[in-house]
Amino acid sequence: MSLPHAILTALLEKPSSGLELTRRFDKSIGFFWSATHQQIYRELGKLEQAGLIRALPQTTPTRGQRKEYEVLPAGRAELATWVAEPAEPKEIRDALLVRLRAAAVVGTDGLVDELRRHLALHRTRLAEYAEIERRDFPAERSAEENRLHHLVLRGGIRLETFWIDWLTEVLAELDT
Amino acid sequence: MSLPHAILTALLEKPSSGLELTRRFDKSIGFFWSATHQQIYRELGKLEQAGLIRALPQTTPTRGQRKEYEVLPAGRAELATWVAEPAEPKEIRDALLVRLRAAAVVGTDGLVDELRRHLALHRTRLAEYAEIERRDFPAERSAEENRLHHLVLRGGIRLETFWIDWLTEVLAELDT
DNA sequence: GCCTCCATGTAACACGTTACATGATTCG
DNA sequence: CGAATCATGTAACGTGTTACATGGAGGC
Repeated sequence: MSLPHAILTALLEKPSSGLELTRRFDKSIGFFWSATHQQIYRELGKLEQAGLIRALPQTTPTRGQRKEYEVLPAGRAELATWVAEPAEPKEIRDALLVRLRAAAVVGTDGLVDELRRHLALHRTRLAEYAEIERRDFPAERSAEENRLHHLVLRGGIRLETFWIDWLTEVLAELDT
Repeated sequence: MSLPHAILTALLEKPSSGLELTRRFDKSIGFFWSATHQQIYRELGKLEQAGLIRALPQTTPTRGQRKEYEVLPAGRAELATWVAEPAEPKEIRDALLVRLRAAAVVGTDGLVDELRRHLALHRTRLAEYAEIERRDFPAERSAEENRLHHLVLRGGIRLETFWIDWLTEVLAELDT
């Protein structure tokens, strides 16, 4: 149940319409929980139904018209509850690891190129994160909110670093 | 489309019934692509329909009776194709990162305990992997198949290490 | 006979993905 | 006016999750 809570978070940061949310997702929260506009509209509908958000009155409600939402107190409370709620870390679920297992049975033909391609993609992504870090979190200490945002970004950086290290290890071993 | 291919891999390693597959998933491939028995039965049905696997003739087909499957040549070919197929690495999608972003807005109440709990879980999981590594991959070099299995396990180890490192960083920073 | 376990399966739902439809606005 | 773009939405499908149903085999 992360998507509705990701949306609540984004709406608390700034009330928005569905399409705006989609755009903002693409360059911030979406790095860690992506969503298409269809998913977002669907969830906005449910959240409104549930009384956690509401459409701002001044925005016209007809089709094709912007409809801006804001979070209601019940929504903020729900989000605060969710943040502290125990939840098991989800299992690893990655196609590349499965593919390597499969290659152990049917052979590694064509796999090395694919691994190299992934390695390049992860390096690019890591460079993007590093750029964001340099731009948004330059100096020593900052406000509480910024520190948390920085830690999330650090998570992304460490995760991409993991992929790069592992893929490098695999490629080195397969070359032997 | 990883589940059918994970099943093909497991069946190539050893023809099995649905429940056997479920059990084997729980302690090998399932570390990287978990599946419940319902998913597995559903996929076995589709794979049989598609002519990629077949039920072994000697196993009785009535309800409540074991039904053992083996991979047909078409299935092996499909798996070999899939291994080399280009596929984008899936986006990061992790609730804990989202929760940290949410905490930046609604506060970190109760979050630290949850982070500590996750840290402990990842340490346990890492210890399990380390144990498997010690048991199954002790010596110098081994057969091609074993090397690949070892690399997959190394991936799991590195990934758990990533979580431990990042959670440690977050907890240190939140304590400040 | 009854209970438990093994084994296969059905049903319903939640979530994510893809393709497409429709209305409003802007700009040439 | 026509085309492109902004914005919201419908529909259909694939995959994953949860709860439950059915049948066979072995032990008390």
